[in-house]
Formats: sequence, C-alpha cells, structure tokens
Amino acid sequence: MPEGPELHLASLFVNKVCDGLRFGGKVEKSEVSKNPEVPFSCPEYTISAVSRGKEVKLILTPVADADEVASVIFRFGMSGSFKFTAEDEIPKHAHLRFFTVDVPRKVLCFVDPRRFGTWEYNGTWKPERGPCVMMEYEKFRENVFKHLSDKAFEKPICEVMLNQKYFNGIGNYLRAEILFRLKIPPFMPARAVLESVRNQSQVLNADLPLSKKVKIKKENPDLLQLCNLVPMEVIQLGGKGYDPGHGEDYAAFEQWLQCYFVPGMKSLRDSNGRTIWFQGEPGPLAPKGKGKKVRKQRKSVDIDAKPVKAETNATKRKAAKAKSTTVKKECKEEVMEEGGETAVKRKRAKTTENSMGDSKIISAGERGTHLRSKRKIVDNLEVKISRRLSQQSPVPKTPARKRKAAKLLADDTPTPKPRPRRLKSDVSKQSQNSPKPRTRRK
DNA sequence: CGTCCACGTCTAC
DNA sequence: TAGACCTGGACGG
Repeated sequence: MPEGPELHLASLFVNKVCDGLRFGGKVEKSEVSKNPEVPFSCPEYTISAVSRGKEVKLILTPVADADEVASVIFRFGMSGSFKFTAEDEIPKHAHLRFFTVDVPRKVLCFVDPRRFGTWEYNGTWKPERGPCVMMEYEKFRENVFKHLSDKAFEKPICEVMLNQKYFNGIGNYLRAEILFRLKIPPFMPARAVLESVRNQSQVLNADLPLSKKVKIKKENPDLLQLCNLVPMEVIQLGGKGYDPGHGEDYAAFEQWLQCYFVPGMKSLRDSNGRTIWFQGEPGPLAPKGKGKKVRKQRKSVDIDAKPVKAETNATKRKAAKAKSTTVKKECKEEVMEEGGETAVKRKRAKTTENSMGDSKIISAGERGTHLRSKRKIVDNLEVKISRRLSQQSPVPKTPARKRKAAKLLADDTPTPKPRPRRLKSDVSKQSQNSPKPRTRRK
C-alpha cells in the first residue's frame, strides 16, 4: 500500500475504526519481525493516527492519564498496511498487534508480508525526510526551491522525485502519473525542470489580479502542484489506494491510473533499477544502452495481438540474471538479436515498450498532433492495434488463442516481446472517454 | 517447478 | 551503484 496517499488513507482508516474504542494490555510483536518491541502497556488507552509523507504515527493515549501519551511511527516498506479484525481472525504477517479491552476482542494489526516496513516506539518523523507533499504543500514547495543548487538535483527528474528529502510521499506510481500529466520526459534534468517551474511561478507573481492568478494556477498546475494534487486525488478516491488484490476499491484505483503499468505506455529502468512508466520521449538523461530492449507485454485482450520476440528476451534475461552473486557483476551481455542487430543488455537499463514494441508509431503520433493526452493514447493504441491486425490474421479472442497467435507471430517476426504484468484486460470497460485498455484482476 | 516482478528504503563495497 | 532485505502472484515450461 505504500506511497503517500496510502499512508494517509491508513491514518484515516485507523481513526475511523478506532474511534471510541478502548485498547488495553500489552502490544504484541510477532516473533519473526526484527523491529523493536513496543514496551507500552496500559489498562486502557485510545488510538489515533496522523501521517506525514510516507510515515504514519499511531498515538496511544492512556485514558487515566492523557499526559502519558506514547506513539509508534511506521514506515510501510513495500507491503505494509493496517487491518482491524476480530481476535480470532488475525491475518498472516500481522507483525504488531493492539488489542481492545472489550470482548469479543478486536485487534488493530500492522500487516506486512515482505517485512520491509519498520516502526519506532516513541520515535519522530524521520528528520531527513522533507515536508509532506500532501499535508505540508507550501513547505514542500519552498523546500524544493531552496535546495535547487544541491547536487541531488543533477539527476533526471524522475529519479529526484523519489528522493524523500524533497518529495516525501511520492513513490513509483505517483512520479509516473505526475510526469505523464505534464508530458515531461522522465529523464529531463531535474534542476532545469524545477528552475523552470520556479521562474514560471515568479512570473505569475507579477502584476495580475489575484483572482486571475488563482485561476491560472488552478487550470495549469505545475509539477510541484501536481505532487500535491495527484496524491490528493488518490485520497479522494477513498478505498485503499494502490492495494492490488482487493477487489472493488482497487478497480477504481486502476481506472484512475493513466500511465503507471498502463498498456500502451513505455517503461525503462532508471539508474536505481526502478521502472519508470511514461509516454513519448524518455529525455536526454535516459540510461544508455544500445538497442531498445523490449520487454514483455501483458497479455491483454486488445493489445494482445502483438507478438514479438518474447523468448529472445526472456532467455537473455535469465542468462543475465542467473547467478545472483557471481554473475551479477557481469551485467553486460552481448546479445544477438534475431534481426541481426546487437544489443547490449544492461541488467538494469533495459528499455521496455509495451505492446507493440514499435516506438516509432508513438513518436510519430505525438509529433503530429496536439490532441489531449487520453485521446493520444487511444489513437496510438488504435494505430498499433490496427497495424498488428493488418499484419496477421484475425486476432483470436481467447487467451489461449492469443498466446498461440503471438507465438506464431514471434516465429516470423523476431521482436522481443514486452510483458508488463497487469492481468487480463477488460475490453468491455473501454469507452470513448476512458480509452485505456485496462486490465484488471479476476 | 522456476523465473520475474512488485507501492521502499538501507549499508556496504 | 550494487546488493540485501522478504513474500507472493503471474507466467512459462
């Protein structure tokens, strides 16, 4: 669950389910967790929560003596969340548990399958982390401008956006969504991008009626504003935000995504090995790397038709990654593409394309039009799809058939096959307004 | 069954 | 700039 919005939603969840409840006794920690014990014990206490960026603080207030408050600060890692259940339904991976006094007892649990999450008893917000992009917007904005000369900003904007010293709360899906909305190439130099934001806002401060300024700002939010607005949209969606596997709410969230993991978008590994999703040009600081390495494509209905040289890549990757320890050093592999071209595969610098693996189509489309983003995407997809169709026989509709078709295609057209991992797509969901081929889990 | 990938930090060469 | 830290789901064979 874990980017800023999920943490904030978690705090809202705690405040909702714990409202009016009395907790008591000891706080239990799982054996397996390496996090510290929480040596708080009290006959009766209440629980409330607040969030800041990617941290949440639980506040434990003794009923008898409200001055004896204690707190626990949580960071969710990749899979942390809070759950509130009956005592006999404590979920797997519940590593910290708070019990109600009243029976049947209920339990507030910190659940974290991967255990990358951490907590600190009576800790503070991590001092290195900047102001919250959602709840401390003005401070956040000032903090960025104030440090623009720092070395940290000599990197691609997409990488700087994951730096919690300046963008506390932004994570991998948010950076993609934000950059996508402004059509900022992810590998543009961060300082240049942000200086431009600063200059623009200064221009705005010039002579214009206040109402006019407000209007302009609202209608043309800049990058930093979007670092606040986009996460706030997720909060407004309600639900749990990014929480794959949990039905209804997740479907709404997935519908909300415009770029991250969306079929038709491109993706690349940034220099830290994180996948950045985007549309259009990657930007000047994009990772080197010879040919465009394609990656997989999710098996999804519409796009599915596209085949490509799946195995070439799959095989390469496997080889490259084989021995984690010994071989890891050798990240570069010379790979002979069937098409006759050689590509250098760097373990973490692969270019990936979605479906068609034909980036030219996208570029051309973009250059030629000023359509709105959504429309663009649709257009691109349509182009791609129609191409595919024209290139081969009618597209089979069942997954099995699709796979077969893809294979056949791959046989004569050795293109690496990208395979993003969203599940099956749902054609029926596509509408003129929300064109994206979305996939959803079953 | 094995491989790849995932919403994020951390610290050790 | 790599690993390390973890579990589990989707896929491919």
